[in-house]
Amino acid sequence: MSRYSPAEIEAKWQQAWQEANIFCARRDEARPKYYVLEMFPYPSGRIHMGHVRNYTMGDVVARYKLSTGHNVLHPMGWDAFGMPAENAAMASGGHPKDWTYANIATMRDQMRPLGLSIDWSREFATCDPEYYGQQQALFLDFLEKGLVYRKNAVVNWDPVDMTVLANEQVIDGKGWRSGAEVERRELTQWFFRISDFSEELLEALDGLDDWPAKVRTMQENWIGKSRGLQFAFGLNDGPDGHDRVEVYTTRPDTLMGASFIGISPDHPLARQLERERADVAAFCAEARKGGTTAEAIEKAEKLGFDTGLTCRHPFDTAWELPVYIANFILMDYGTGAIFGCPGHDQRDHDFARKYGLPIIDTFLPMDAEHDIEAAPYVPLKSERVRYTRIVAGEEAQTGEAGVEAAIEFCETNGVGQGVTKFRLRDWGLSRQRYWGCPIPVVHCETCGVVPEKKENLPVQLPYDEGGTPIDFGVPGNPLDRHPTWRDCACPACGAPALRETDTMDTFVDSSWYYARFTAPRAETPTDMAEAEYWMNVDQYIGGIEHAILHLLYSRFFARAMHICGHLPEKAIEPFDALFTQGMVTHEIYQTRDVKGRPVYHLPEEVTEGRLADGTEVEVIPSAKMSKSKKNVVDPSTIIAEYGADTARWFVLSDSPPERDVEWTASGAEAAHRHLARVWRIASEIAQTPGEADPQADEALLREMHKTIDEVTKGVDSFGFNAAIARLYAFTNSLAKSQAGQAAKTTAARTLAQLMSPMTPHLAEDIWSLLGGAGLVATAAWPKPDPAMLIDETVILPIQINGKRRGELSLPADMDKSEVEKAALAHNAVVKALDGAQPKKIIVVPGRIVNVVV
RNA sequence: GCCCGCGUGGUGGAAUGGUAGACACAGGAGACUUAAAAUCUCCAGGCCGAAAGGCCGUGCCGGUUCGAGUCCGGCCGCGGGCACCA
Repeated sequence: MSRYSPAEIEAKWQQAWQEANIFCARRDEARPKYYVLEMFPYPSGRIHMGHVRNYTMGDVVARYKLSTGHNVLHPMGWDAFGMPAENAAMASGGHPKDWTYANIATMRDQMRPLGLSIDWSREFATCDPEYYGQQQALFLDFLEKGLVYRKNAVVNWDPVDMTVLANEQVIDGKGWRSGAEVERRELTQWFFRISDFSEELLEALDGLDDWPAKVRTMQENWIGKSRGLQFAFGLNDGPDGHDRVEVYTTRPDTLMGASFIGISPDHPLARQLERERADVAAFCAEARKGGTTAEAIEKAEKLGFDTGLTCRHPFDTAWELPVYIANFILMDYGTGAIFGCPGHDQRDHDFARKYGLPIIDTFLPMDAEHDIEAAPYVPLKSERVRYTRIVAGEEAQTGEAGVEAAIEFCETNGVGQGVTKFRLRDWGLSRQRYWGCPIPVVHCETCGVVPEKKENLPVQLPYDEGGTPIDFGVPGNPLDRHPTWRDCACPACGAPALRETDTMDTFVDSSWYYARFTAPRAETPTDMAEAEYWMNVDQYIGGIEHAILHLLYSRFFARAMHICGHLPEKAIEPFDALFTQGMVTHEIYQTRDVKGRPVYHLPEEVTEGRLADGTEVEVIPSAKMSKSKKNVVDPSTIIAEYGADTARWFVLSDSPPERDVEWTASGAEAAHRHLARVWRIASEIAQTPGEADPQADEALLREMHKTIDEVTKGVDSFGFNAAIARLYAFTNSLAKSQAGQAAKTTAARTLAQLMSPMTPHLAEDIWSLLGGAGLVATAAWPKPDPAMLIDETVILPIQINGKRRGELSLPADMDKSEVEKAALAHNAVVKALDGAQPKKIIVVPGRIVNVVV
């Protein structure tokens, strides 16, 4: 073999690794463990470049840790339940299970040539009954501990498909598939009691030092802690059982500006009125229409209905406030009722103007005019204001201090109490879907909702309908209409009963898979000895798009699993370090059709900015890869053309890992050229005897040690692009070096080692070519010799008044005063001083000299 | 609206407060070759200059410092997250 041949060497070394079984992780108390995990993929059909980047980064970490003596756990699995499988079945008549497992096989076959250091013996898919059976066991344990419960909740309901839709699946208030107007329907659903952990989940964020600050902030906002006053307005002439309206406000300092009471259409008082009065019922029905998405809400008109009832203001019982039912008030935040303060809130101001309600100020700017009728006065945080009511004329701080003062004032006067609330709501996990983990409970006429017995787990999904394949073309949940699947015996009384047909949200599947990887074949959800050894995940890597839901759910699940004895206490924060990597993007080539609509083109259709027919093509840079935009680069094609090492090298080299990287054909070619060059250089060194040259040898080895130092730091801190830049530079030096064969061999072997986490196959080949012992994958990571990192002479820039005016080559250990002398003797300095004394000389050893004149 | 983050050559980007532009892409010049490919050598922020060298330069304005891409304040622009949240 005389040239770099990735196809040959990649197959060869993958086999060598497999035969040596070096990636199989076994508990070993003698070695420090290191658990590196990338967010596992959804088996959509084929892997994409984003996967390659994600898993390559994880692989760099895993291989590096392996060579620094760690016992590395680096598993892979499949997040395999979900709607795309059902949609594919609807579209093509197949079965979600077949579709999913076929995709897994395809993607595994695509992934293996990447040469990832994965322990494939731990692989599982969340749709394996062995996995979801354990998930059902977890569910039952959670149920026993009160961590999961059933309640009524308002959901997006698609009346044609007869299923609940996630918010993301509602487009312009219509079901994304059926196009039917989505209804807000109340259903009995299962919920995880995640909101009980609000405070804890919030506070524990502080300890996650190795998480991106951005992710912590996003979770903090999501949990949404707020401080406010909860109190009641007395209700005049309310229906039976209703003599007050509870309200929560974060702005008790505006209480004197109240001008109406608003309640949710789902508020108990509204419900009561609805039953009694047709006009209320009509309004509530109208108000409930439309989805719960942000988009739908944005567009919905703010509607109010005057009930004719009035409330008494707590500080002035003669002051009467009208009670409105309003469509913008949410039942599941606060108390489902508000007081409107048009003077200090834009939405309330709009509402007041629409319904002719009074607009009252409680405070005004310190020294500016403000027309409260024209616009509400919303002070900035901590702005000083002057009060116009209650304590008229007094100055006060708004913001946190103002709120606390108002709470105190109200409490002292017997009006309500200060409370802390969270935005985080309980996690509704019920889905009216087939392709998910069945919720393991049974509905019995006499016993009610009864948990399935653990020995009856897993409650398996039926594959067919009593011999005939399930028809996914029919709307609704196939489990609901299955002729026999629902029928079972009540686990409590033995009478005939019906199974729950809802399945779990797929986020449940991914909320504990990291724990399952520590003992994937255990007969219980986890094996505590294994979990104790392997947890936590030392480095978790994935996309920022999971910053909230997946990561928050996982944090909740780890806590819940600990409570149930399935994880040790140390694992309640399961991910010690988190890294969120950027996407792989690619240019889009776009033209327009006669109607001005965009038409997309494959890269091969475009030559020098034009199509074959001469049409000019617009190039849109850095776009997310998507099939419809025709800008997808298939990893398998790249691997076939250049080899896996080139793909790996490229996705790491061009951008910092947390940022997006643009895939370019020229960049990929350049990466490949470089790897071929490295191979060629190494092979020449092996074949070309050369005498030692003390000076050149020394210079090369010094640079080698500096490279070791910098690459190690780069790999340690996710500075892969910088590490790679250093490796390029070192390769250039090696190519030019006049050193002897021995020194060059040492340098090239070290280069192979330093490249091995990124380009493992090439590294093995060079390593063996140059007589390295064993596999480079398991060879000890090189250590820089501190003595070799310090140069004997350094080039010191000379600044005059902070501007570079020259440089001096001086011994590195030279005395500060000697350096000063040398600097003062420098031409430029002499010239600048012109005989005068310098005002100041700053010497930063080894870095710079600055002469102030 | 609220909360984050980011602005450096033609491009991706590098730079513990200490020589701005490492490394690479694209580009240019040359060597080798009948030619091409491959490979190798060199040039390359802007302006002035034959050169030596000088001046300017990290979105804009100011500040701190011997010294600012980096720290602080204000502005402009871009991107992301959240939001009828009371």
